[in-house]
Amino acid sequence: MSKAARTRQFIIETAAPIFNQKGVAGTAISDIMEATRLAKGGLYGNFSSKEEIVAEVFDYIAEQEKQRLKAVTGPEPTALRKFEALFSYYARYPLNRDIAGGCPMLNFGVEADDTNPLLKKKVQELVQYFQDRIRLLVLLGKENGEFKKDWDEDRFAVLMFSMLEGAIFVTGITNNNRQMLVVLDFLRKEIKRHCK
Amino acid sequence: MSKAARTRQFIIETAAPIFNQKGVAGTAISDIMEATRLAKGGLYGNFSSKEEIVAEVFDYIAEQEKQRLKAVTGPEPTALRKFEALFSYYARYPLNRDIAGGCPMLNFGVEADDTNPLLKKKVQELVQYFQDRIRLLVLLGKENGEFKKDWDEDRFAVLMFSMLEGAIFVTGITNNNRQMLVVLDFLRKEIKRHCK
DNA sequence: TAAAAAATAAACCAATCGGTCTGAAAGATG
DNA sequence: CATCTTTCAGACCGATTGGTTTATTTTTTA
Repeated sequence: MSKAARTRQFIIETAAPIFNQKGVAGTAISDIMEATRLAKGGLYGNFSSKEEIVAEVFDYIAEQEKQRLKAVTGPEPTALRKFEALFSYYARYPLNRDIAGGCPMLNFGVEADDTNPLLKKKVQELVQYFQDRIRLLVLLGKENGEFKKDWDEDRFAVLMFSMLEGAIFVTGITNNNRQMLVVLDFLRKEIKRHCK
Repeated sequence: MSKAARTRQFIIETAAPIFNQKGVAGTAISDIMEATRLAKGGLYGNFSSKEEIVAEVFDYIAEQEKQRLKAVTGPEPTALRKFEALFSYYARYPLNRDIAGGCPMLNFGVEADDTNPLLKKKVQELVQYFQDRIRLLVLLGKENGEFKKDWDEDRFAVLMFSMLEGAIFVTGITNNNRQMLVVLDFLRKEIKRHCK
């Protein structure tokens, strides 16, 4: 890996929490300069524009999110255990996050909604990825006999995702996770209703 | 009402959809000047800072939201009918909104989360107001015999609010309301489970 | 209707913005 | 280690930013 490639990655990783907390419009190039201790030449020598930094930062964050999801659910032997691992993870959200600033789908998605079509599409793809993971967990459980065969995995994925994002939003606004715990409890019961 | 008061209100109402769509950091004073066709003197003669405009705009939006909620549920004779009116409203979200840009709680809340404590508090209060309205609907239905006495109105308010915000988020990102309809259907069923 | 008061336009300010370009410093090569 | 190449620093650019002040216009008052 060349020096430039290492610097490029360092910039992306350093900028990620800043963009996630302050937003794209609220983060200036000078903020990145400060955090990285690089001058403009260093930033623009690696990226052609602020917009390119944002896109690369989001890709990096998205990959982190995916790896995190895998790490949380992967080792568990059953679908039910995987769900439970996921709920344990969300019970401590956002304190246990790798990248500060809460949920990047919410942060980047809400900001990009009316202003940045490219970024909006990236967020959409990450949302889709998450919903697919939920759906696959239900399918896994149906296949190995944990869940009833008539459980609608599409609907559950939509519901669970909506509930979690809504609860993440309220958690951020209120600075406490009480409502997240209510939502997680409800999800546990909902899953139980579909267990054999 | 004085000329200045009329201008002040005009500025607030004109700026509301702009801030709701582009965000606070993404909206410049020059954007407001353009939309209102006023010069800076007109803006700063009425407000001491951009921040004051934002706060007043959010207060205005919050009041609109409250009035809308009242208008949607008010005329209905039963709690069940009130819920159904609300669901019909959300089924067409955000096409039927008075102020463009989607849900202001999401938009302003996500942006203010790490950056603007005063605005964050205002969002929190609006969230609280909405959850209280949901809670009161459940209570109303329990009082007049529509719903079972053991239905936990606190939990339902949390769940319903989270689901709606999550679904609003996904609706915005995907530009379609399919998932909102799934969520609404689920909420209808959930309410039915608690009907006498 | 004229004069006073209020409201807004426009000029001004310093700072910051994203981006460009030249040159110095650092890294890579043999 | 000297030389060449790459990488980044820092000066520069025009535009824009939020805010201030003076000038002009509009509204209000009697």
